[in-house]
Amino acid sequence: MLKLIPNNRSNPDNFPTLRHTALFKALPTNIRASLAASCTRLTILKNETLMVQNDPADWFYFILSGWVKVYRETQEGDEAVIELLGAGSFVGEYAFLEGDIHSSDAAAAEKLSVLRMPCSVLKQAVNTSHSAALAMLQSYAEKRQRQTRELESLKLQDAPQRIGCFILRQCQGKPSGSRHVKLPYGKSLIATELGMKGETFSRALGKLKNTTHVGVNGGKVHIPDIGELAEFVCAGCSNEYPCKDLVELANRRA
Amino acid sequence: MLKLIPNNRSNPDNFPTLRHTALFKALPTNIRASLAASCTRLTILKNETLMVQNDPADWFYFILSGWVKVYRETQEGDEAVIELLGAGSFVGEYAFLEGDIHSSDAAAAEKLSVLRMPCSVLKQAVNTSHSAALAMLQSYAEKRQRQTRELESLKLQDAPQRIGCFILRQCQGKPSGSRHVKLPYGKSLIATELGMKGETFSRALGKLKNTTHVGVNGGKVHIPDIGELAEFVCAGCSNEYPCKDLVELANRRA
DNA sequence: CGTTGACTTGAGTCTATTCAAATCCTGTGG
DNA sequence: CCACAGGATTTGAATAGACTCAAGTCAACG
Repeated sequence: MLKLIPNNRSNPDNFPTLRHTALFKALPTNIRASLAASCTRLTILKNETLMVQNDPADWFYFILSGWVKVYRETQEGDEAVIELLGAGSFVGEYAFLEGDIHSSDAAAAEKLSVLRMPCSVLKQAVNTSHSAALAMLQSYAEKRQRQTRELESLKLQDAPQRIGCFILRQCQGKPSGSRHVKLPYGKSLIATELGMKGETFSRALGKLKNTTHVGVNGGKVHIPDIGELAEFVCAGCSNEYPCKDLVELANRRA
Repeated sequence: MLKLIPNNRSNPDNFPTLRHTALFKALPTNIRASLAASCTRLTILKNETLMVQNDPADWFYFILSGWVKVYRETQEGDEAVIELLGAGSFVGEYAFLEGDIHSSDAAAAEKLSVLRMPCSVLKQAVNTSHSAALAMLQSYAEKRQRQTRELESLKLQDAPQRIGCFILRQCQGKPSGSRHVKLPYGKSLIATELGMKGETFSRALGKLKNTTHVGVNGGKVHIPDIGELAEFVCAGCSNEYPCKDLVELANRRA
């Protein structure tokens, strides 16, 4: 169920990406010590499973590198991707609040490096430390907003708009007003994340290229006019997402 | 923006449904006093607005009776229902964790009776009281699970299955193994909640009736064989939802 | 090279949507 | 108690969007 390559007992303090996490910063020192004693760095191969829906939740993970696919599967093998988590994210950190059971499956979308930590420690942290609870709350809040956006997106946007929206989101936090972004992972994975089949993705992307002046070459995306793309995308979107800000920002920087 | 009929300063302690809420029970006494001083009972007419997306969040609400539609709207007027909340639920209680801004619109789906309370008090409660923060966490956890289920549902189930799933959920908490449930609100509202158009709902319900022996008469639904319905529904579902339990329970009671 | 996996394209099908018209219901006034 | 207006729901026909299955292309890799 979980093949681990090296098995190094690791001190979380040695990993800046973890140390700078809001959740980690909120942990009291005794908990940090617990973590240091029980934290293991793992390498997980592509398609290996991190957690299984409805299994008792013993561990949660911090992603050092790679992408984790959180998903659910029907008896018939259809799968719905719930989210894709990358470096700097936690996986399974909510289980201790949800009946000590994992509420979804999770697997490595590619080779991963993670830190594995016991749920029990986190549970204890949140139960005993107010600041830890607050950090957890903040994390939930962000998660909820993302999920709400995705719900809206599924209900209101068609395939080309959802793809455009995905591309716009990739532009966030880009250093310059650069209109070049790289797709973070494979197209068929993006497709399931956006709730469509690979073929539909391919065709919808074609439509997007024709309609806006977005250019796609393999994984490289060129957006000559962000405003145009945003206009196309946001026709099917409440303005909740910082698209406006994003466009303004990008234009100012350009 | 908010038409209120009577405007009674109210003590939350007078409302058992609120008093028995996990969140309320977790509040320290000084906060309860604050609430008592700032809590107003309101009657809100159908279609009146409770909150507007991106507006500063001053108030949150506790629903005493009626249904609240939480939704988002595109510029073009398309709307996506995010959730429908009934008696015993809070509305807008997360805003203080999400930038003091409402992340969705909310309106009365029918005549409402609510208690209106200031967000600031809740914010203070959670920031100062560990137990309040934990209660809030628990509420977030449940919300997240519901949203995750809905996401899965939209991605994996077709219209008749989503309707069947909705009906199954209505069976929860039913006293006996009774196979009679009433739809909680109008069909077109259920339709948008499930992410489809009213016409589609009507047709899909017809298909459900043909496929599964479920009978529908106005708002009254009769389910002669819950197991059959569950089988039909859960073909497009991970088994996360307590459908199995539900079916077993219903059969044991029958 | 040949193979594998990822992506694209084509043809046909199915599902959900739109727009319009017909019905059914419900609360109201007579 | 009945007729009626207005809203909610159903139905029909035509269309659009997404899906399936199959075949073809492309590129990375051994």
